[in-house]
Amino acid sequence: MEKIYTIKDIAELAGVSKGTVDRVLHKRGKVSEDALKRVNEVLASIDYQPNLMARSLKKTQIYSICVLIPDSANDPYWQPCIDGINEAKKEFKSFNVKVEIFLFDPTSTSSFVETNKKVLAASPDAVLLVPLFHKEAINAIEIYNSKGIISSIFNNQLQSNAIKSFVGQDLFQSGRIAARLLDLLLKKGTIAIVHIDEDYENAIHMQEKEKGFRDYFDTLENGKFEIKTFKVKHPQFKSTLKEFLESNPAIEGLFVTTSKAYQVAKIISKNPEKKIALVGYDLLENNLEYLNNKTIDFLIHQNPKRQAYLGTTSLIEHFIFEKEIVAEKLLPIDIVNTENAKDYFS
Amino acid sequence: MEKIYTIKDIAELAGVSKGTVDRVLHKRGKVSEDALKRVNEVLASIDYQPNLMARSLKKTQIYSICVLIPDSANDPYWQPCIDGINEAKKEFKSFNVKVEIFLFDPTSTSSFVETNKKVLAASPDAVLLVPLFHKEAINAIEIYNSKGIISSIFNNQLQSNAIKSFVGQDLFQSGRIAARLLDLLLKKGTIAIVHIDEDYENAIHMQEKEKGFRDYFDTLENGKFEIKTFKVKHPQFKSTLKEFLESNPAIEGLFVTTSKAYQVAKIISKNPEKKIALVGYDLLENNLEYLNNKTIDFLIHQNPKRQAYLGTTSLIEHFIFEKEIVAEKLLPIDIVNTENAKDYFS
DNA sequence: ATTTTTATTGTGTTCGAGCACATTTTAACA
DNA sequence: TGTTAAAATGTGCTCGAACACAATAAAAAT
Repeated sequence: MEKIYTIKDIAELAGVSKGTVDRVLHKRGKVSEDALKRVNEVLASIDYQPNLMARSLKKTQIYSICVLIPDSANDPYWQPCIDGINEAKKEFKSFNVKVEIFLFDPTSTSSFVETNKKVLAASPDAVLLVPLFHKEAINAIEIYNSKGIISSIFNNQLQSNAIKSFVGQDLFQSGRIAARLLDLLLKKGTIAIVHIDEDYENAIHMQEKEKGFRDYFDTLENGKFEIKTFKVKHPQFKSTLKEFLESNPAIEGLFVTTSKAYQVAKIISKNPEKKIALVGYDLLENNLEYLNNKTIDFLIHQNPKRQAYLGTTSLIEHFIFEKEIVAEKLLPIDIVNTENAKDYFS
Repeated sequence: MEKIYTIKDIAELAGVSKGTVDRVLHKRGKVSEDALKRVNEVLASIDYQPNLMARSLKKTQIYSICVLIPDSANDPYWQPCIDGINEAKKEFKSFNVKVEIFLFDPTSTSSFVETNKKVLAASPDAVLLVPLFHKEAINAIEIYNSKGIISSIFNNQLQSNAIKSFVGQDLFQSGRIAARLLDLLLKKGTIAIVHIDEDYENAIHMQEKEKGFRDYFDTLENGKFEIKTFKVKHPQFKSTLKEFLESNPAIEGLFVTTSKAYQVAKIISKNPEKKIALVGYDLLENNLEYLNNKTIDFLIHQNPKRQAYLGTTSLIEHFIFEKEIVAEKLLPIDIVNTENAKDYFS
């Protein structure tokens, strides 16, 4: 075990006082050339690691982080995020950080805007948010940036150089994973990509997933598969999907790009003599039900809990430990079947 | 933000000195009933969280943890463990912990015993080990226990109440996952469980995987599958497996219970006109090669890196933060195909 | 040469918990 | 009641970094 040096040690080695060492370390000036040189020589010859305990004990400043996420009352997908954030809070509760959660209605742009106003009024040191609404999110982030507030995002990617960090998944790759699964399940046939319930033009994630999915089959180049796309919004959902399936009897596999696979499962499970392969997203209770009765073959886990956890801890550790914030953290894309589903709830 | 109380605050609230509060908190006795009651009342009315910075700053004791793992020169499976341990070391480098890695030869019982002796001579506060050799591991752990050294294990389960913690996977469930994958791939047919290269009687993990695998098909109760078992040790491996496959032409799927699926892949890839479904374990380079050329359909990831990381951090955090060590931590069992394999290297 | 200004360097206190030691209070005994 | 022992309580220092402030040295101005 190599020796752990303190400021006092360095001071003695350099023949100066600890005050001078401190000034050198923090580049506060007021140090003679001679002393500067001597201290730097010592610093170069040893590996000085400041004692973070002592530092954070002395610093009484409390850092404030605000997290903006959709209210899980509107969509159960978001509940795990709260758990992840609370886990991060718990882990760092004895440090000088305050993490506050702000919920907004994911179906309402104005709710998102209003919540951002509230956050701004709290004037935090950093904001972590789910940028569901593209234009409004960019706008909010630029305001934060102008006030010196750090912005990180998760779940949805967004291009803006005012953003410090993104935590999420590679959605293109995620589409390829679904494609590979259906390739293995079916070997050949017709497959439909099903986009449910969200504004397709605004939802880049669905587009990316589709691109990845098609990319897999394009590079396969064996012509054994035919890929179709089907878009639908909720109200007319049931009847239109039925129609679509009836008019395309060749379809043997479905890839649902949102967390609404259970709605598709509900329909196709009514016709059990014709098993259609089904791959979807997210471990919602509804989805798990159909996974367990084998109507859904695979679910892809986007790990919202871990996304939120990592987004939060990377900000906390930036303030507490002066860790650098990584610009992009892509999480593994977990493949879930009946047997390993429960593993992902811990 | 609720107030953060210090010992001084509590002392003032209870009308005693901080020394008395300290004695109450640490149950050191020498406190009058009256004072004890007053302090406890204050403690009950507030949520006191000791400042861990201050605590660990004061405590100059350096805790020592030794980790015993197989040398990756003998088996590349173990390399990620070193990475995981080093990650833990890095994360906690500014705390008062010393983590030392001891390697042993996984093919040699005496190497394991000798390494344990070395560890014992280092008289650490805790030991984390991979209990490859059942009897010898139990023996070593009991000696550690008698000296007040905490023992945790990972990768292999072991029954002993001298063990504080196990990090690993549910191997039975892991077998079920493989079964479910082959069920989806094949729908029906004959499948063989292949045990390669290890002493079957001693290797509980292979037995557990087989049990889980068979359990899945037993509860399926549709009689669409026939399950066979094939055991082989390395030297005669190639010829005997060929023979086995030739004499069982009905076999359409293979489940390899160790990390040696690439050896099977090598053989069956020579007969490309008959695709045999293949599921194995672990993201070794050799395996990934055959996963990418689609000879292997799925690999199950045992996440050795994370096992080692969590085993190490749980001990570190026990000493630093007085966190309780959870007796059993089961990691998710990750399903890996061509498309998400690289995700699991971060 | 002496005072003033400025640059440089050193000292001492703080953060909160932990623990050794000093001091005070209470109990026990002669 | 006085003396001693035992129990209870309080005080003060330490850990390492940060920073305010005091002290010293060097340079500039008178």
